[in-house]
Parts: sequence; structure tokens; C-alpha cells
Amino acid sequence: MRTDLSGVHCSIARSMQVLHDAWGALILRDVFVGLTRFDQLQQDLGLSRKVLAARLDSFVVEGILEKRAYAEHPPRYDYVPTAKGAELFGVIAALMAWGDRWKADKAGPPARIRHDCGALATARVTCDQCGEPLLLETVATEAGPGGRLGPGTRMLGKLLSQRSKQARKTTPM
Amino acid sequence: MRTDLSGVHCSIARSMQVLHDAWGALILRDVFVGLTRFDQLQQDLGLSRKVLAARLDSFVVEGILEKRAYAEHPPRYDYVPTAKGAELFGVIAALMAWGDRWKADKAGPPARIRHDCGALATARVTCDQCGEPLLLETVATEAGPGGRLGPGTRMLGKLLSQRSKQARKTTPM
DNA sequence: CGCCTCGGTTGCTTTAGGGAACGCACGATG
DNA sequence: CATCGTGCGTTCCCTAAAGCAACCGAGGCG
Repeated sequence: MRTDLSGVHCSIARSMQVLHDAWGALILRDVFVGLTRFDQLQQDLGLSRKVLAARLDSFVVEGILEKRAYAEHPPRYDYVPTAKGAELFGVIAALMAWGDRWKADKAGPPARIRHDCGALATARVTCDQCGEPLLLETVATEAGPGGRLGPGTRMLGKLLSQRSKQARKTTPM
Repeated sequence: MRTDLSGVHCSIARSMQVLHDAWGALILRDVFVGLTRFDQLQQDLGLSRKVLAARLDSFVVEGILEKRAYAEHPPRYDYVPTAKGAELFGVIAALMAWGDRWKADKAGPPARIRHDCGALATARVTCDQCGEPLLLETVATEAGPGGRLGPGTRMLGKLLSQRSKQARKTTPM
């Protein structure tokens, strides 16, 4: 059985649990771009209808997507992102930026993001306080208020609480 | 057989292929924080040794992590991030930010990021050109130079090239 | 020598994904 | 009216991958 990570006390685990796998990310990408119907998605992605149905259901249950009826008799739905789902766009954009940078074809990226500022945008993950890029070399991880131990964070909790007592100049790594 | 997405012409698919699943993200998180040995990781995450070995191997092959010997006879390694791997920190941070916002416990987030600017940082995905947040409502997706069709982007390509001919004011959605 | 630790590997069982066919409610077509 | 086509799933069978636990080999320690 696949380990259930939903109870794990880690936001990363929980986010990934929602996204589920590569298909989940690709479905969201398509929905963000405007492919919102079952068959459109199935044909575009080429994944099995079974998995598509399962992912869409789980997205609806999670509150990431919403079914919007565009016909009754028979009931037919568009799947559109909720506010919660729309905020996953940042994650998708970050994935896309990394892939463009490190896994691109010679031909260049297959798609581009045009920002309202007029420029072709590349996603950059920044610190919300100072606006500077959030790089591994410029951060230190500390234990947070909800930092109890448990599967998924067994020794990490100890390590982090030790570390936050030390001088914080030395970045982890 | 699991569909091989490595040939899919989409940076998101390729990035997710590298991350693989929730375990992949959690392993990277631990490595970024300083848990770099096999048994440390296995005990912290509680995942099966088999899967851990497989993920670490794939990360090394992908050039995300590097084995650094800390003992010979018997050979023992730390797994440390390469430059390519370190840049995935942005993706992890974005996942963490979303999880903190939408899936947090009442207790608060289990861990926090201290940025070099001194503040506790929340990751924000921004446009690298203007610095403003990159939100779904403020972007439009266009076909890129390498945008040929194929599994994973069958009708998306058509949709995007149509759309870039239209007025770009209407966001997708 | 016996025992512990680290870093895996192997075998067995369970589960989830792929592929393809089926179902079903409707509308359009011949 | 019979049949076709479309939209949206659901079901069946098969294989690949995850979980669990045991095992293994090189070395250190008492």
C-alpha cells in the first residue's frame, strides 16, 4: 500500500499529496490554460481515463477544482480552478521554470508565460519580505510553532531546534 | 507500465519526472536541511529502504544530488545537492508556502524559512521582469519556440497558437 | 569472537497505473 | 426508426512499482 502522507506534519508532503504525481500537475496546467473538459484532457494528455477520473475527483474533493455544469440531461461539467487551486499556479510555474532551465530541448521551451507587465516571464521564487530571490544558499530552516515530531519529521525536528539555537550565519549545507 | 513522460515535450512533466513523487520532494527537503545519509533519511521519513535507494540513485543520475565520500572501506557517502539540485529549492519552497497557506494545522507551520535579509520568509513566485507576483489572473500562456505537438501537448499546441493570435487581454479562463 | 552500525539488496505481497472495451444519455443524420 | 457520433465515465485484465521485512557484507568495538 502506498503510504498515506496526509497525516504527516509537513506542508511539502501535504502539497505533494494534493498534486499527487506528474499527471496531476499536467492536468492542472491544462485546466489553467483552458482545457476544462474530460475528453479534452484525456486526448491532450493521453493518460488513461481511469486515472483522469480519479485525479479530477480528488481535485474536486480537495477544493482545487470546481465542477461547473454547462449542460444538464445529460449532466456535463467544466472543471475550473477555485482560488485555492489557482494559487497552485505558482508551484506549476516554478516547476516549469526549472524544467526550462535544466531540461529544455535545443528548440527552446514549448510554452511561455506572458505576464500582464507585457514581458515574457520566467518564474522566480522570492522572499515576500525583501523581494530578493529565495535561494538555498541564502536561507536557514528553523523549527516552526507547529513543529512536533512524527513520521516524516522524526529527527528533523530535533535537528532544526538545535540549529536555531546556534548562530544562524552558517546555512544548512 | 507507467507512462514514460521524459519524452513529453513539456517542462512541467520533465520536472515532475525528476521529483517523481512526494517521497522525492521530502528527500530533497531533508537533504537541503542537512540530512544527507541513507539511514538518517530512512529513519526520518520512514519510507522503505528500497524506494529510498531508488530515489537517491535517480537523483544522482539526474545530477540533482552528488555522492560525496566521507569514508572508504567501507565506502560511505553523503548525498549533497548540486547546483541543479539546489535550484529545486524554489519549487520546494513554493510547495511549502502553498501547504502552509491551505493545509496548515491550527498549531501553525512545522518549519520556517529564515532568509538572509533577517525575516521569516514565505515563498512568493514572481515575474523575473517586473518583480510582481505571478498569478494565474495576471498571465496568459503562449506557444513557445519549441512548441511542437505530441503526447502531453496534443491539442494544447493548437489552442495556444490560436490564442496568441488573438487579443492578449483576455486571460485563459 | 560476538555484536552493533551503515548502506544497501532481495523476495514476497499488495496496489495502482495502462489499455481497451463497455455503458449510457443525448442529438444529429440517413 | 436505426444508426452514428459525442461526452463522460466505469469495468476488466495485466503489469509495474510500493511496502515490509529479512538478509548481507565490511568494518568498529568491547
